[in-house]
Amino acid sequence: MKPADTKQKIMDTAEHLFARDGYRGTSLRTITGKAGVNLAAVNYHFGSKGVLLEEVIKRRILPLNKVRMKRLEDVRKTAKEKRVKPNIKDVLQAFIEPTLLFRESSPGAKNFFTFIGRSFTDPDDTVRNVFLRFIKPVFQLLFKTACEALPHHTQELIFWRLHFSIGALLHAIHVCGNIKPELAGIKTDVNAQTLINQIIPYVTAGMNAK
Amino acid sequence: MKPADTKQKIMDTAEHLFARDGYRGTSLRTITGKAGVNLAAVNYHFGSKGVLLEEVIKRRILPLNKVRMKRLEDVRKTAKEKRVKPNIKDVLQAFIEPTLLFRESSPGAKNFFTFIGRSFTDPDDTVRNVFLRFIKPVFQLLFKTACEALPHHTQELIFWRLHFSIGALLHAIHVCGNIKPELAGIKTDVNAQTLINQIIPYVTAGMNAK
DNA sequence: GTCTATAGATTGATAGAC
DNA sequence: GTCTATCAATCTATAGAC
Repeated sequence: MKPADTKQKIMDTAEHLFARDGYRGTSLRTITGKAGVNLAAVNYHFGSKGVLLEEVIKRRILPLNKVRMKRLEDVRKTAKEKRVKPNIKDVLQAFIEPTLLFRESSPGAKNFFTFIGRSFTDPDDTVRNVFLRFIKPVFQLLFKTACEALPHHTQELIFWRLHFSIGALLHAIHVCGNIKPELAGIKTDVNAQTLINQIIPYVTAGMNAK
Repeated sequence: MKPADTKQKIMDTAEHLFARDGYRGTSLRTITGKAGVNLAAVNYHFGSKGVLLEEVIKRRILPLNKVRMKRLEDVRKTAKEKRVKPNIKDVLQAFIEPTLLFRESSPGAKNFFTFIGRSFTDPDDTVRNVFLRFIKPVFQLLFKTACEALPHHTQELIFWRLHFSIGALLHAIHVCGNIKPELAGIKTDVNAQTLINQIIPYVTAGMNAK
């Protein structure tokens, strides 16, 4: 096995186990055992468990953020050219659509999104802070663009409604990855486009309410 | 210290620490140390850490569920008497209002709700299963009543939109208990009634969309 | 780069004196 | 019921042979 393979194998396995059992709930022994590499390999390649976490997150979040930022900038640019305010549905879609499509792009990405579904409420400061650091610039642009789209709403109202929308999205990602049909007695295995079609009208109506 | 006091002190402290550090992130040593009781007291009074968790959850969730079930039944009863279908806003309010008011009823209840905010995505099966077991009957009645209120929507659509609404509520509870103004640059310390006033129009519009 | 071996700390749970 | 003491199992991280 080449060195590069070992590093990738560790990251892929860690991503899967962090999603399934949480960051604290996953030991380096479980990761290296499942990846088929030596226990000491993690500290050799990454230095510590915390750096491994950061690398696992950065690998997925940086390309995703690039797409989301571009989509949001495009919405602003198009509106500016047409001399109209951005449409709130387009704003929400620019954030939500790439997020859910990215999730479907590979099995590893799906694991990563299960992990994201937990990240905001993870009891471990390290986990929350890494995710917050990366989501911050995207949220700020989303907030700014939403304010431009809804100038008749107060900033506080928009702030709360964006958080409601993000909560709906996070919970949907979680329910999606852990289908529990017994909760309502309905089976709902679902692909990204179906979920997009379900959530966009919901959050658009919520943002526009009153 | 009376025996009853010891048991209560352990539960109160465990509730606080489970909310702050998660179930797995909290050791029996930390609980007993902070509670000022002996390490062996947990296993004497509860038998195991898992039973302590169950008791901490039951103490709050049983009375809360009683109120939510009654409110939902009242909405159905009133609608039946008037020979009209239930109003979806009343349905959502019957679920959300007691939840958020209960949170404000005591400092311990507030800790408990921070814990609830994490519960759905807790990596520990024990934690998720205990919460799921108790939320299940309430969700089923909520789902049934929402279907009566929105007969023109498919059950699958209502299922998803209820989950979006629960996601919005859970995320709001979390943001509420962990104000992070730096995320959007806005300070929003908020009481239960303000949050109720913010979330009810949002989820009502979302459920009604299209 | 990979391996074994282990240090050093922490965990849930229990035995037995008082 | 409360205490001390401890077991057996876990954990992250590292030292040093190959």
